[in-house]
Amino acid sequence: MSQSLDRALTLMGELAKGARTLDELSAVIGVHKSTALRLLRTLESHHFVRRDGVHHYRLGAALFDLANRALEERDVRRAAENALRDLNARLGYTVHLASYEGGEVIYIDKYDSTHPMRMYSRIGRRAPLHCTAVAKVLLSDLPEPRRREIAESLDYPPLTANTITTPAAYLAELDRVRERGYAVDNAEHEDFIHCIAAPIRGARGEVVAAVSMSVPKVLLDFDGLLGHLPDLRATARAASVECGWTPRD
Amino acid sequence: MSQSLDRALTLMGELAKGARTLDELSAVIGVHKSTALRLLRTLESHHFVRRDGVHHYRLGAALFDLANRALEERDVRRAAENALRDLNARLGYTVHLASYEGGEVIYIDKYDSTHPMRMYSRIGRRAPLHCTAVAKVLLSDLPEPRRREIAESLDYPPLTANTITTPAAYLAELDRVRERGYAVDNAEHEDFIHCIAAPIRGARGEVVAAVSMSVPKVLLDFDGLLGHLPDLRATARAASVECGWTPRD
DNA sequence: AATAGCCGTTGCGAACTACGCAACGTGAGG
DNA sequence: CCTCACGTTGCGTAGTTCGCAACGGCTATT
Repeated sequence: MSQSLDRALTLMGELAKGARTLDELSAVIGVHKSTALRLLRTLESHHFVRRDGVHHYRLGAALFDLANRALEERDVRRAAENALRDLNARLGYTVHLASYEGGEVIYIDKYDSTHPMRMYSRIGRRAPLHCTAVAKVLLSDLPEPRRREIAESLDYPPLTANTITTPAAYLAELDRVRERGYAVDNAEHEDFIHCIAAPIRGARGEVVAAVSMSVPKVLLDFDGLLGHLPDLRATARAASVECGWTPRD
Repeated sequence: MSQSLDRALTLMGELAKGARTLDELSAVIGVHKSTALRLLRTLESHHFVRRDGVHHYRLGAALFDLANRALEERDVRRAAENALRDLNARLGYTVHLASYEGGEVIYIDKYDSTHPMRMYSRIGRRAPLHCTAVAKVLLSDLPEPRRREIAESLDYPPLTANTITTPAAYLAELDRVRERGYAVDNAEHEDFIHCIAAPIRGARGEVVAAVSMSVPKVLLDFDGLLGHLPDLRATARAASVECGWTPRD
């Protein structure tokens, strides 16, 4: 649609991987150096890119600024903050906050494990829909036709032996999640990690986000993990209240 | 330099303030709706922007992803993580990590205060150079001509009664910081907050970042704050070791 | 010390991209 | 049922952006 913008955005994607030189960057988007230079200059003037030494370009401060400003704007994030921090401090495991938007599930906050062994994750990352507990929680609240539509459009790459690989199985799983009020990922995404998640609800009872707790299997077996469900659900409930949800009798 | 890119970046800046409609956005950059639409579509295809309902645009996941990926890439950040988290957990005050790059001081990490009263800050934000402890620490390590050049180019807006307002005073302050090995901001930036900062050094002894601790004056008087200096400096030293610095004799 | 090679930078003319216009489609509200 | 508001589309033109080629600064090499 807009060629130069498209190229510039691609450049930023490349720069996210690390510092690059002008030649490398122009090669990536397949244009002459001078063209890449012009784009980089514009990006630089907005602080989206900065020069690192003479020969390298890196992502700049504006990007961090924008991203964090936008993240802060999310009411859920602020509302859930205390409950999540508390859970993390109490149990010491990695806690994530995720939300569903524009067909994707993205992590919007995280509290790292205090244990030496941790899972790798990142705010802003997109979570795979078929094998994460947060995605199950978020999708389980969508209306049935939409759920079916999504379930049938997924690819179901089998990431571990436990990964769900068919739309039918996934839809059944979503029903289970909806009924139980929580979701699990029993090493469906990564072999050594399992995970439980619960919904955070807004004023009208709709699911606005999902909290999850991820634990390496070596630290806690599956039953042990499920033992923390009451605590996780209490956390989700506390966050829900902050989001305007009112417990019904 | 590149008109359409320039416009698109401006749009993103606007969107950081909150969701906007197409008309609002086209007005901001002074173009026809159709033009703004094309830009937004391109941004959307890269996930930098997403539609919120039918009538609103918001910043998208790619932005968060890029920003956090780039932040993680910073070795200092990862290296200093444990030491900073520890200091924050032990004292409970807000801890910041900042670095100097491209003529600016930006916050690259923070650990929020556990006290109910906190200062407002944000990762990615640019810190004013003349009135923050982190900036003083970072600038104090630059070679003398560069320091002078910067000191003379600043504006020195007086944000509080204590703000330094002249190049001469600022240069003298930098000398003091360099000599002492730490910097203070005695309510020079915000009336109710004071702050101490110390340098984190790399393998060659150069200052690679600055740690600071910010405390509301109502919680601790200035002498009390200075009492935490040994702790802050120990933290900075631990982080420096992680960055490859070796304590001399 | 001289030279070659690498990388970023600049000015220019040509071509294509992206612009504004105007008309259409859709949904909400009166 | 009509009107209004907003997003969307196709099109011709003009202005922006592109690639080229030459320049200049820097480093490494012999």
